[in-house]
Amino acid sequence: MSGQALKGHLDLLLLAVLSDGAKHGYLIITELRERSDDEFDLPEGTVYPALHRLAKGGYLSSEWTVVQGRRRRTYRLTDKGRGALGEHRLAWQSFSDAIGSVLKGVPWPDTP
Amino acid sequence: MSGQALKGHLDLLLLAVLSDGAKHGYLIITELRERSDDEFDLPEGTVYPALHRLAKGGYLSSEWTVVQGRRRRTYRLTDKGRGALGEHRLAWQSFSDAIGSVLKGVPWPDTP
DNA sequence: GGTTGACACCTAGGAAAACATAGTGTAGGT
DNA sequence: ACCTACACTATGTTTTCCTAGGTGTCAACC
Repeated sequence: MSGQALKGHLDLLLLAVLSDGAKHGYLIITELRERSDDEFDLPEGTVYPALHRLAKGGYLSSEWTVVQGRRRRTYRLTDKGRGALGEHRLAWQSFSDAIGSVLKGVPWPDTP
Repeated sequence: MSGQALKGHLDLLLLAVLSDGAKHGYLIITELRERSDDEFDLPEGTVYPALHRLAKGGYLSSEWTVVQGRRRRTYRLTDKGRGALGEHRLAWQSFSDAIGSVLKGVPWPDTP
């Protein structure tokens, strides 16, 4: 799964993971990996800039905390972010359905 | 659906549309639009370069024809292209399922 | 006491894809 | 004469994701 695997749907994933409570970046990465059954094992260089971008856009709020000597930046969905999550999700459904429509009728190698 | 929505899945779509026979670029565009129920209304500047890229990579073969005074470049899946179609399709399924897994448990605004 | 590994963050830069834009030319209708 | 649909090409821009580094804490092990 190398190469750019996400292709524009990263925001959806990040917003989705944050929908059930505030989390810090590193935790977001591990949770994304677990919830996707290792399909999304994202490098930090992908996730951190994306979080910054979302925060800058007003979709997330962030605050610093220190837990056992380690500083963490904790992100939380804003109202705008929650709205965007819904929109992204609808867009994903349309997109996904459309791919399904195009793929429909394309035969698999073996199946008769 | 503005912004770049396709992001890496364009190849899958093009290969899929070509799976039932050779077609020229313009027809591919219209067929993609119809088969996706207007979801994928791709500009020429997106499709043509992608076709060239796929042809250059050996996934498609192309030949010029002239139909009623208009020259057409007709594309056809190669064996490599057909193989790639299968791979892209599997990758899409994994990807799509993984998104579904992450999205699972994220509540919709209204539904209880 | 030093090293390793998990934790936790950051940024600069590059590659590539998708798109915007503009151009070339034919055919057919009004 | 003009416009629309057809059909392809070339060039530039933007955005996104990733690579590849760097900083620092803590716990465990040797």
